[in-house]
Amino acid sequence: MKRVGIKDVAREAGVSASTVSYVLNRKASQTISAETTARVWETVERLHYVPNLNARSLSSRKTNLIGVVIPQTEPGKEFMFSNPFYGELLSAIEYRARRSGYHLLLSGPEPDQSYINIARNRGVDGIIIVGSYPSKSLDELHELSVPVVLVDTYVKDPVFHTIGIDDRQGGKLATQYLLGRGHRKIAFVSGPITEQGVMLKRFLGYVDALGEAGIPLNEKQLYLGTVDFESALASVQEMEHRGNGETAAFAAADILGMGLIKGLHRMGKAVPEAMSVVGFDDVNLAQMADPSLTTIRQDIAAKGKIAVEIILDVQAGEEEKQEHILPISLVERDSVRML
Amino acid sequence: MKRVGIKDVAREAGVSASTVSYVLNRKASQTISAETTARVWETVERLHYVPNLNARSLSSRKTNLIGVVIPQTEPGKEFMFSNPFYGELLSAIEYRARRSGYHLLLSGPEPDQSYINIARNRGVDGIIIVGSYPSKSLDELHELSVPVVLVDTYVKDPVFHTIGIDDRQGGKLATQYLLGRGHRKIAFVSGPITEQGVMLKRFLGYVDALGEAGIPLNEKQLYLGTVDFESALASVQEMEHRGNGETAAFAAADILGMGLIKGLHRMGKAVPEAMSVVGFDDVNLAQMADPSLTTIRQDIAAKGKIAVEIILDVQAGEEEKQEHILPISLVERDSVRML
DNA sequence: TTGAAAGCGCTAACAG
DNA sequence: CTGTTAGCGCTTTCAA
Repeated sequence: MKRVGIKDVAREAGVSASTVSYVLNRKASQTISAETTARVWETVERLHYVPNLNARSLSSRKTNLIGVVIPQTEPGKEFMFSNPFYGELLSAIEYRARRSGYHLLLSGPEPDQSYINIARNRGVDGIIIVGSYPSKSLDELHELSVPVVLVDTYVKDPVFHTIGIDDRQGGKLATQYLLGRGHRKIAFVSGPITEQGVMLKRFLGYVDALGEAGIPLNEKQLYLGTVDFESALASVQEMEHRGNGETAAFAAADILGMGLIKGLHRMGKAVPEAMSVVGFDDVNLAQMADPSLTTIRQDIAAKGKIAVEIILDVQAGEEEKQEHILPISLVERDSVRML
Repeated sequence: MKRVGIKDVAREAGVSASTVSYVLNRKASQTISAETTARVWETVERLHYVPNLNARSLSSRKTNLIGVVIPQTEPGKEFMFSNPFYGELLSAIEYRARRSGYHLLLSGPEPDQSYINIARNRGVDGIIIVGSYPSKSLDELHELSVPVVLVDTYVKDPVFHTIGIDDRQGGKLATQYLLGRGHRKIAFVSGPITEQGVMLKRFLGYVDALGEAGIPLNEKQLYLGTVDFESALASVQEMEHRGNGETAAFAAADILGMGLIKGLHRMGKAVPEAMSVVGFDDVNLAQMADPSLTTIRQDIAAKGKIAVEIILDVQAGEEEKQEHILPISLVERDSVRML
């Protein structure tokens, strides 16, 4: 029952603790005789020795831990995954990390005590931050000496690594597609637009497309809520209320697109007959919708994978700051009709 | 840039390191003068001291870390959340844990090296295991001295805590509901049925209801795949192929129900007109479906919350093994029609 | 090629 | 009420 430690192994194998440590960590600089090595390994196996990573990190200052911060849709809301995008991203991160012997320390952002502490506290080897946050809290991360990877945010920073997509182009693509199908009154449905967030860019893409088509931006056609299903449901009510007569909507996240479809349906309006909808992200859900959702596809799995790999690169000694812009594309499904 | 440690605080405050430690951890047994306490706190703030939790756990043998193991739908598949149920559960766990100062160590099950190691390695204070696993790998956990909470599995064990629902009753409820609506040929669509898993119980509930209604179980009406959307899509094909003429289906997970709806729709068959569907879990998705899914509701958030609280209880000295069976109910929506 | 010894940063008896 | 003294389990110079 008592935990077996490196000393137990050492005693059993008739060597010193440091020798055991050496064979366990096999460095180029240290050489141990084949015979000793074999004997130590044999003992390790026999005793089912598992190193205590806490102790290890204490002395080696390396934890094999990656901190992941996922945003909450709304402050105080307990549900981290109201947008399935995060679940998919987290999966990808976990998978890649595990394959390299890293574990994930998961945390929602703490409202009061900023998440920098989880990093300092636990001494993670890297941090992946998803979404955009007040840049003040990001500033604190500068004091840290671990790599920070920002996913889906537009903060400009000389040291933080970033991964994203061309959200503006995506927004444009989506809107142009609708325009190309003859739609002129196009609603824009999104979560809050913040300075560094992706929603702003997607919105600008929408504006770009409209502008190029010579259509003036109608402020009344903007529906800004939160990024979750219920919010989109409410947007449908609001549309009805405002009575702009939109024939299409660009939902800046698939989950919002889902909400629109459902909300419209409840009012007896079918998609795409009564209104066309284009989403954004291509989460799994998009194919499940009925009608399935035409959307801007991004490679979520790649995002997660690269985030982890950046951290591994830095651990391996790479110095350079990395900036990745992943490709996007429009996938046509059944939620848009030709006007 | 250099990390400030407890000694720095001690020196600055003109006290010893242990005194600092005492004020930081304020135990009932230890008393420190108000004046010293104030001075130490002031110094802590001024120096932005953040304790190193690694070091702390090393000496206190408490990590404030909870290990969470989430199953993968299919071995080798990288996507942990093909079933949104897990995302919702994880959210709830994280939320509850954070509120008590615990962090989550997330891990998919390692195929080779069993997940017991992540526990031993990192010295987590408790482990939450979701889903059912070969009981051999669970056995290893007995060697651990930390509390283990099993969620959604039917292994009988004298020490592991468990949280679940009455899956059999749920299966029966769902099937009876269909029966009550005049359906006689009812398909059962689920993931793999394993000895300790929830699917078996849900299946037995289905069998119970059929039996009580005097309807013989038709093996041809069983569609067993994996618990994900694609699998349900395939089940629809298979139904068509087998030609049993089912008028309803009990999907043992909402995500499967979603797949059925979509698959049927693709064949030009509408739900509930051509076929009725009842799901299980009442994940968020169930309301998003079109038609929205009639399903067996369980309180996912409560499951996660209780899982964490069991661990907290044990930490607080509670000895007793806990077994929780949470209530379920049927929620009527739009995916079933009266025959 | 190996071992002794000095920590990593913190906690926890035990004295005083 | 506070400081001294040992560690927690491991890594890593430095010598041998």
